Amino acid sequence: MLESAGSSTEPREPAITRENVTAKPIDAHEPWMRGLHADTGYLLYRLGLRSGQLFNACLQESGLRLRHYAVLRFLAGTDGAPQRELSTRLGYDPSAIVGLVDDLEKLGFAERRPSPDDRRSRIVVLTDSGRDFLRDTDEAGLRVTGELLGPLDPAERELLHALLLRIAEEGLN
Amino acid sequence: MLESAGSSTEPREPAITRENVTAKPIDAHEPWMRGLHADTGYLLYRLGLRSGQLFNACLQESGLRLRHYAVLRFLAGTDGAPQRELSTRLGYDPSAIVGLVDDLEKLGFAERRPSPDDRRSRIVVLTDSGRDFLRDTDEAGLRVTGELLGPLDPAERELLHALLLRIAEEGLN
DNA sequence: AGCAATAATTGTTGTCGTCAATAGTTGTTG
DNA sequence: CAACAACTATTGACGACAACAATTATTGCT
Repeated sequence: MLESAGSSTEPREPAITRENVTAKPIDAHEPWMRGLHADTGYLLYRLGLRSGQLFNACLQESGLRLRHYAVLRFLAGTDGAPQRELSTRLGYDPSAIVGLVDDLEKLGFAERRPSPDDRRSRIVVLTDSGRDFLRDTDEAGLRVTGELLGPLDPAERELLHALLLRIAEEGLN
Repeated sequence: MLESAGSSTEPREPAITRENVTAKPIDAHEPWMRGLHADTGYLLYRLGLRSGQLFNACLQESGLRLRHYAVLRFLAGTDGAPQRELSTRLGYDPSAIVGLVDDLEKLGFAERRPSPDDRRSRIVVLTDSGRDFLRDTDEAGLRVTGELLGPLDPAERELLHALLLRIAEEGLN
């Protein structure tokens, strides 16, 4: 577990199990459904929540949470970034980054290195161990995604991914 | 203390203005981007977050948050539901519903009525004022959605909406 | 009548997000 | 070149919130 500075014992499992995340099916013809999901934005919000829950459920056995994962994912594409960049790019508060990197460092997934240019900034790099972890959890991620995208066939999934990506390109964090 | 993630969700008076939510555009060709958004599930999560932020930014001037909105939206389709149903259907803890309905009642958007069948359950109904509010904010919602879905043309938006709806039908709270 | 189950509610606790403050470092400018 | 402004990482404090447990009132069962 990781509890960085908190140095505590039990992180108190968030009780997000597959069972209570996966809820009862929905009939789109019920009136309340029409009311709820009328708007694409709101729909996106709800589904994002659900996706996050599923992801977290997968991650929690490794003691990490989505934010850690986000940092790792980011690092995987940059080979080394100062914390400041993590903050702005991922949209987390600088003080949040500190704890996240602490945790990752404690698990050996990342490490801080002094910047050659600027002595106040510290560059976070992904370790081999971190890269392994990332590859392993990618499978879990795909499993989750498969679960989430259940009713869609491969072509539709591809389409959805493309659409979402287009939206994301337009200013995400 | 374990992190503390940034520029994000929905505290009472968040510094979530349209300005700092809408951030710098993203180039999908940058390597970190490929790392970050490789998975549809994760992508969905990030976009859901963003959508929630935008929604909250719109709602905050009325003193409500996304959860309140979800309750109102649900009520709009049911004309009266016991709090227990709100809890299970929306996926919120029963104790959370209490506060939410308290707020809505205080603003005159909803009210509790005794259930004729069961004296321990209280039925929450949308008031006319609440219905008005809902209609007003719907416009704002559409505006947000439009902003969010910027790069998509109408046909693509329709397509996205349909896809998301299909996913949502498959078990969403 | 007695007892398990349920609805709403309160209280508690741990976690999170935000802001303010600090220390060390850099760049700038008078 | 010395003073000052800006910036990086970090810590600490505070308010808000979500998850759980416990309480009260009511119902259904046997």
